[in-house]
Amino acid sequence: MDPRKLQILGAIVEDYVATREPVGSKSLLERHELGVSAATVRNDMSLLEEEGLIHQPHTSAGRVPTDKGYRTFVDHVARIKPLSAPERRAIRVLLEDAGDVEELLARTVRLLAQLTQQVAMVQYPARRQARIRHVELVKVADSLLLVVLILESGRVDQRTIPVAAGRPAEYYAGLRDQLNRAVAGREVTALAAPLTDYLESLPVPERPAAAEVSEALAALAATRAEDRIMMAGTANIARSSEDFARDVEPLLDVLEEQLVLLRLFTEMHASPGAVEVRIGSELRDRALHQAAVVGAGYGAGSHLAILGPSRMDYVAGISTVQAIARYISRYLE
Amino acid sequence: MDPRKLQILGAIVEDYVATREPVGSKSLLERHELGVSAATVRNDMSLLEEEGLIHQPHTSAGRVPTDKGYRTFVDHVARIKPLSAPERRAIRVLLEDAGDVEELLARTVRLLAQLTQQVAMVQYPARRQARIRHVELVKVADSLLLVVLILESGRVDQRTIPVAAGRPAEYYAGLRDQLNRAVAGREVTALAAPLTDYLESLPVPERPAAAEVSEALAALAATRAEDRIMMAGTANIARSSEDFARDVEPLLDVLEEQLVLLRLFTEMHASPGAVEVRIGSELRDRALHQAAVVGAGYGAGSHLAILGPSRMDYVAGISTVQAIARYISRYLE
DNA sequence: ATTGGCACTCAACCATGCCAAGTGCCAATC
DNA sequence: GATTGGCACTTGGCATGGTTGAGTGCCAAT
Repeated sequence: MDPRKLQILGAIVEDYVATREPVGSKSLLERHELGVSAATVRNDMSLLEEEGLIHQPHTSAGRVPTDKGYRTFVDHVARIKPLSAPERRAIRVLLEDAGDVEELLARTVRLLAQLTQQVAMVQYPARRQARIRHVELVKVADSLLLVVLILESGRVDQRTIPVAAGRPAEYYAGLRDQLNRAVAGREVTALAAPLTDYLESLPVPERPAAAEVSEALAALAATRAEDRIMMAGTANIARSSEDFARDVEPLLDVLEEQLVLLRLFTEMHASPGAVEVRIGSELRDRALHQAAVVGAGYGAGSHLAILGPSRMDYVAGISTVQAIARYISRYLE
Repeated sequence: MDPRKLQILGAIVEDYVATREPVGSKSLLERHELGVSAATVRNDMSLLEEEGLIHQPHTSAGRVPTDKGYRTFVDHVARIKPLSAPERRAIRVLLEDAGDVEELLARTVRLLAQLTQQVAMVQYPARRQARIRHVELVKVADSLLLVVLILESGRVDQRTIPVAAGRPAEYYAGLRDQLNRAVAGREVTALAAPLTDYLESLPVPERPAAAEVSEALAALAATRAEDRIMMAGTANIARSSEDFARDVEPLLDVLEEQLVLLRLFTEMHASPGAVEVRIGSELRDRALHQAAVVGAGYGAGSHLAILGPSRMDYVAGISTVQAIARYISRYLE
């Protein structure tokens, strides 16, 4: 495709993102050194419109990039630019004294929101192959049992399950010790065999009760925490000016629901640092029609992303998302 | 105060909440059987305005309740009305099969948002006097230790702390056993004595290392989880029509920050089921100038609340908040 | 292929006039 | 003394209409 047309497309995108107003041939020349006249720009604009990359809101108005236009911009025009020194410093400071993984994610998502001025989201880190450190059973009420699973990676998962009433606390203490002997040190993904072995080692009448708990344990081990999302910067939606914030409502609904976002994440590449951009209709959701998502994988198959109006600063967004994803991935090693 | 004036105030509030437009004497008569003429209503309105309960946006406009007007309405006019049968059923169904406390809160806050069509918030339940069930130490990296505290109530708290490098995993296994012997079964609020006893029982050279961990444990036991808030229905802010949603931004900021909300909760009565209403300037926050909060205590000193425009349906809000706070309190027994 | 010029289009803006809804006040009435 | 009907007055909102400026498409000239 004609490099000048790409250059003009880039200029249009840039101006439109900055001014939020349809950009015409004249004003384009005022801001960019294109080396050609307004008439030439008009001709090229005409062609870009034929190709569906830009669009005219009404006859005598300037041009606005279409989703396809943004896509072409992202794919063929945008170049990643390195973060500024203060930005890199902010990231480093952030990572230095984060204690908890939870704490680390909370800070990351807030930083990402602040740097990009968009809504930021971070998926909980996927559990790598991890061994079980300890299993704890807590009788919370007569027929309620809390099962706690502690992994060597430092993750703690818990679940409350209903159990048959009437068993003494000592019963669960014993069961806990037996379960620990059976599964401690095992991979979370390979619990089936040791658990059945353990059950079969019991006298038949004791099996159903132990099975109740060991099933819960297996389910807990299979839980995918990456089904949760941490979010920050929702207020930035409002900042994004009218047309995008027009119907904030469905947008906030989507953010609260998280379902759409999770589907989105599962559709994305998982390789750490690989940035992926989804624009407007590519998001396949009515409420996200005017939105765009810039996402990247991090750690072992988890994702983080920013969400903003399709009219967003893709260059800055992509650069920041990529940088943060890489830093976090390295840190999680 | 003249009962008819209160009645008129009530009618104004009701109409304004319903129509979102300043209400005049004539239109008031169309909707309410007041038994007097428009002129009389006008005279009373004049008096209500003198008292600062209602306000005229401009000379030839209808009247709008002031914060003080809402306050008087809430204190002297509004009557709690029992929830409808479907609403009560929804609450009961909700509580029946909630496993986790976390899960219970998540459902509660969502239900509250849905029933009232406002933003709903629930503070994490305060820890009653609770005994320690188990302490687990997990060496996550060479100089990082995860401390997990499991209470008999079923609560699980965790924290990662930096420790001196170079200690083998077995060291922490031994330390864990000793700590468990020292604190298991103790009240979380009374850990100081057993921990110092334990430290003093050690040979002097071993003390500093053990102190590192036992300090973290004490800090963890002192953590107040009620410093976290669960939220739902942020999208309802947008639904609340323009004037309130006008500057959604500072509002969303407040919601995300949570600090203002926590301060608010600490200022509120703690007795379960006691509803408290804060209107506009009473919230003492610039961003919440046009907002109102209906809150109630639940459980042991925790709170839940809804937040909406000061022009909200207080009767429904108060009734729902009170009902849910009571149900939850009873359930948590 | 590019450019300057020109006629045309159209949203945004402003001034104007009108209308509906609302008020305050006053004299009459219960 | 409280209530009421009537009336003159106020004012934001809306519809109307003219003007302006930014922008386009097209065409002939370079």
